[in-house]
Amino acid sequence: MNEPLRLLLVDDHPVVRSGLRAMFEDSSDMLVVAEVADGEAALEVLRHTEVRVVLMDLQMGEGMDGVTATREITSLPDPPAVLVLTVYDTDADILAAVEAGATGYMLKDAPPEQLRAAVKSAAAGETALGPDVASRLFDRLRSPGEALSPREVEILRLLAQGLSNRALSRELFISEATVKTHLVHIFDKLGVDNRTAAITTALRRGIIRSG
Amino acid sequence: MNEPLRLLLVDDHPVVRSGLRAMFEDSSDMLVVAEVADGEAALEVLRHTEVRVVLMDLQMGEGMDGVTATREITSLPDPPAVLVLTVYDTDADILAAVEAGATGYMLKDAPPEQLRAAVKSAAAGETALGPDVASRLFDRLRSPGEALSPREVEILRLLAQGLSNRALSRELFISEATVKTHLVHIFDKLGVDNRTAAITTALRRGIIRSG
DNA sequence: GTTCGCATCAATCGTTCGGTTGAGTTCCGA
DNA sequence: TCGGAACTCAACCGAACGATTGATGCGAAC
Repeated sequence: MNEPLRLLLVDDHPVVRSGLRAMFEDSSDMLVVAEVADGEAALEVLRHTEVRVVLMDLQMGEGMDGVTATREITSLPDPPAVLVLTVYDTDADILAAVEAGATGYMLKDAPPEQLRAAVKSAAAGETALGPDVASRLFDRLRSPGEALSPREVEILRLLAQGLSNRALSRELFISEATVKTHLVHIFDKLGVDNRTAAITTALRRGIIRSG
Repeated sequence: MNEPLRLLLVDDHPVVRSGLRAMFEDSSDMLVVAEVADGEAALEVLRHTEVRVVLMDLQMGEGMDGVTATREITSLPDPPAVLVLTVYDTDADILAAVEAGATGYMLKDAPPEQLRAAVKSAAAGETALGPDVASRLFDRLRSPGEALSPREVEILRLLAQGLSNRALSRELFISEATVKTHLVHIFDKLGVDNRTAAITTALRRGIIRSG
C-alpha cells in the first residue's frame, strides 16, 4: 500500500465535495485527484487521469445524471470502481445504480469510517453496501413483492396522469369494469387501498416515473 | 468585527457538516462552535452556548426534524438566526420553513461565497434567500389568489401520501368539510378536477416533492 | 373601516370509487 | 391436456369523493 488510492469526487454540491475531500485527506492512503460537478466532467477527467474509485452522487441538478455517468464509466476499458453516494435509499435508485454497474452504494449519512472502508472495499473490487441499503435489497430479493403485469403497469402509468376510471377505459379500449378489476389487483400488490397511495408507492418503487 | 460569528451546524450528514465546517473555517470572521445531527441536540447546545446563526438542514433521518427545530429555536428568548440549508426548493419546504421563523433559506448547491454572505446577512437580521427560492416566493406574492396558500400546500403534501379526506381532517385537526373546501380551491387553482391529477400537477410544478 | 384573502364549518346531492362475487377468453408451460 | 396466469366483462352496494351553496371569524391592506 505504497501508492495512495486515487479518488474522483462527482457531486454537484460544493459543500459535499469539500466535506468528502476533508474526510479522505485525513487518510494518507487516499488521494482525491479531482472533483467535478457532473457526469460529463467526470468522463473528461477519466480520459486523461488514472483513477481507482469514483465517488458518484446520483442526483445532479444539471448535466449528466449519476446513473448514466455510472453506466458510461463502467463501460470504459479497465474502468475504475464506482461507489454511489446518495441521500436516497429508495428501491428505484438502488436498483438503477446496481444495474448500471455500481460497485457499491452508500448513503450520505454514513459515518466517515464507514465511507473510507467502503472506498477500500470498492477499490478491491468488493461490493460495498450501506446497512440500510443491504437490508432493503435483501427484502426485495426475498419477497419478489408480486410483480405487476404489463397491463397493470400501463394502467398505473395512466392513473398517475390523473385519469378517472372512465377515462382510463376509453384510453385503453376496455370496459370500466375491467379497469376496476385491474385496480383491485394493483392495490393488492402494492399494499394500498386507494389510487393516490398507489401512485406514490409506485413512484417510490420506481414502477413508474413522473415527468 | 472583532469577535467571530458563532455558528451552529445542524445536519444529519457527517459529510455535509465537515464540508460546511471547512467552508466557514476559511473565514477568520466565523467560528463553528458546534455541530450536531438533529434538532434535540441543537436545542441542547443552545441551552448553554451562545450562537448567532444556526445552519439548519430540513430533512433529518431521525430525531426532531428541521422545521420543528426551527420553530422551537425561534421561540427561545433572544434567539439566534436560523438559516435553513437544504437541497429542496419546493413550495412546501420553503413555506414551512418560513412559517417556522427561518431567517433565510439557501440551497446546498450554492457556491461557498454565497453561503458565507447568507450567514452574514442572517446574523445582521436580514433575510437571506437563494436565487431560486427568492423567485419562487416572488411569484407567489405577485399573483395572490392564484398561488396556493400555505394551508393548501400543506393539504397537498399530505394528499400525496395517499390520505383520505377523513385522514386529512384528523391529521390537521380540522373538519372534513374544511378539507373539502380546501380541495375545491386547490383543484381550481391547479386546473384539475380530482386528487390524483392534483398530485401529479403539484409534483410537476415543484410545489411538493415525492418521498 | 371596509374590503379581501384566508381558514374554518355545515348540509345536500349526484358521481365516482373500491370491494365483492362470479365468469368467460386466450395463451403458455408443466 | 391440464392448470394457471393474464386480461376481459358484469352486477351490486356502501363508502368516499367532488360540486354547490352558504356562513362565520380574523387579520392585513388600502
